[in-house]
Amino acid sequence: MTVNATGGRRRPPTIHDVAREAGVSRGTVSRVLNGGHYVSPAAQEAVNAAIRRTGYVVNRHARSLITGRSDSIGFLLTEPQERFFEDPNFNVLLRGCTQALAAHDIPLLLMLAGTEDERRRITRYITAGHVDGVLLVSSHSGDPVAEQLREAGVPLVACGKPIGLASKVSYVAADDRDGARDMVRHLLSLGRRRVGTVTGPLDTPGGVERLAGYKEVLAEAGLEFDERLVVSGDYSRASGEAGAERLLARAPDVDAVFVASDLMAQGVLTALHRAGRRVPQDVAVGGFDDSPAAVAAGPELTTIRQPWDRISSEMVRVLLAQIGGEDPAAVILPTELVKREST
Amino acid sequence: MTVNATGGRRRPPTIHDVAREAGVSRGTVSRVLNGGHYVSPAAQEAVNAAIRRTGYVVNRHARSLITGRSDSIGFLLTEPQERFFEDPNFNVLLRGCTQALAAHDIPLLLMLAGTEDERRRITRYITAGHVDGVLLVSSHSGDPVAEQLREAGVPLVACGKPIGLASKVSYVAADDRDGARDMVRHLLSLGRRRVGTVTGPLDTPGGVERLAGYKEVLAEAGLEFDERLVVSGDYSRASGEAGAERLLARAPDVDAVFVASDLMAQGVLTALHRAGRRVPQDVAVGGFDDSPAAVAAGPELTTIRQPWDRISSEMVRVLLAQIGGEDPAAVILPTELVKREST
DNA sequence: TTCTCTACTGTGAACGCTCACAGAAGCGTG
DNA sequence: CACGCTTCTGTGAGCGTTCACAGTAGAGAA
Repeated sequence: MTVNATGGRRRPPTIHDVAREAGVSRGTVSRVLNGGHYVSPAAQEAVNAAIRRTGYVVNRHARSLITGRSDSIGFLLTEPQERFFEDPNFNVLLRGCTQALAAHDIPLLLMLAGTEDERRRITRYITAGHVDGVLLVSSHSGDPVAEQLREAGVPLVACGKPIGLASKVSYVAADDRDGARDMVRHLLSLGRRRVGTVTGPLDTPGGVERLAGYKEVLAEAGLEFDERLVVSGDYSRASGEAGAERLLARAPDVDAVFVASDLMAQGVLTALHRAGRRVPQDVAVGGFDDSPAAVAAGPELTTIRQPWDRISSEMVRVLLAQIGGEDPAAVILPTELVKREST
Repeated sequence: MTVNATGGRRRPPTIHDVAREAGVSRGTVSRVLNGGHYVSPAAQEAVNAAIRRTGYVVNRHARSLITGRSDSIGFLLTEPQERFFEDPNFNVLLRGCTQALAAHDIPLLLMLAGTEDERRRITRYITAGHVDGVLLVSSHSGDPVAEQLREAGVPLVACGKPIGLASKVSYVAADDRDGARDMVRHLLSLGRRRVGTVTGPLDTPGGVERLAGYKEVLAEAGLEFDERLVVSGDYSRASGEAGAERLLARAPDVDAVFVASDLMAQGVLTALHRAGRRVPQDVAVGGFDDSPAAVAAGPELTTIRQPWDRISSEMVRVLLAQIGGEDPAAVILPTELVKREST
């Protein structure tokens, strides 16, 4: 009682204290703590009451020591960090994963590994078994971290298809190609025939797949592929602006643009505005992501909504399943066309 | 060797294995691990070699079980989450803290507690001793979490001055009042005399202090305080836009606005543009934060730079000191005026 | 009755580490 | 030579939990 004198905390109650308080053995308390199988209703109730009275909370370190599990999950971001700051999707994803895990009472360890040095340290930390699994967010493919973790046998779920090792690593992704098809079909349905595109980086699955969808629909509509209508960006607003300028210079008759991200689409709007083109009258613009940027812009963006809430919850579900011993799995989720003012 | 058959990991080496490999006892290995005091150079070297050979990594659960420390730190965000997404400062702060802690090899647990329910769960989790200390980010004052954690004796450092319990809780903050003074003096030095302000929420230290600095400089310049020139926002872009409209309605002769955040300043620029006022010719606009938003806007914003890199490293320093037994401390860091196009 | 089966409970023995303590070795000092 | 001091090393004990196992009691079947 007086141990608290120096402002330190009182020694927290242990499973022993609870057992004594409830008049049962450690084992019974432990069984109650872990699901309550093979425990009589009377004991169950006595233990629960004792837990309430003592304010007992299980010591996770002791538990982890013996189970070998840490009961925590890592959220690993191997992007260069500017991207993280600029892209609102990461935030949505992070929040979704935190919430999905909170439902299982599992804390999320955020790990930022932007530099090579940090990546090494964190890989070591993870492979040492300090998290049970990893949610990996890294849109670039040539990422060695995924491969290293896979080799070390760490349960892993990637966000987006990891180009190199899609068959070996679990992932959850939106159906980029189908989303792109929807958008381009929509633009064609408005009567546009000179549809350009600003792609994402072509070493990312999103960049590749969305471009593929674009090409497919043009072919399907019998339109000839014109490479002057294709420019690439890096998902940043600035690259969208630059891309649109290049597009206008190379194909001045462009009457619609499918932009592979909303952020880039904002840049495209800026460039079109400066060039005196009206949106959507002269040029229709379609984005991708349905990020907050989509409605912040001048004319609100028609865009493709990625189901980020479902992506995050699916990532967590697949990861927990994998930790539980199931095989890696791939989950592809449908996208949705959101029509607004820019088309 | 063949334990690996099912894809599981080989049993990782323990301190025992290292001891055997190095030809010393557990105790000696442990001493090397914890600073190497009272260890002969020969033993030191033998142990280090054995660690390299075996790939040994200390089992933190076992260590924590006995030391009572968890060797990890929580980054607790009690904001409603939209704020987190909208405000780039949080990202900078988060990154800075992660890096500062990485230097000590301490992982950061990100905890989002937007709802009352989540706050309860996380408070319980923290007070159960699963982190050694907490970096608290919550600009609103009436936050019960800080008080609860303080009472539980959890080392705690707040970002920004916690209004209610500044004397009891460590905090690190930029000198908001002085920054506001600098900005308003700058506006006056340009010859402006009808200087309005869009404040932050007045239940946040930033909101209060920046307004106080504004008032001080007006008084110091012998200008009468005109409450029509003062409107409040909530740091969001939308509230800046609305604030500027109210300001223009109530005081059409306004010739400068000190806006308590860059994000709100963006809204102010939008509203001024719509009202046909030129920036800076008709109305000079000063922001606060030097966030990416400052340079993204039409005319680049003159703003007050908060030293976020130093704020995060100081927060970590103060927290680690407090965990080490030192008393709570307050750190106030200077701000810097950044002149750009909007003034 | 006796035997088996199920439902439940208690008891060591770990898990991998740190800590306190005891002891050894080396060295200078009285 | 005995003594103390410092530096170094090994050894049990124990942190709080889970797990495997042994054991008890009661119900139903032979």
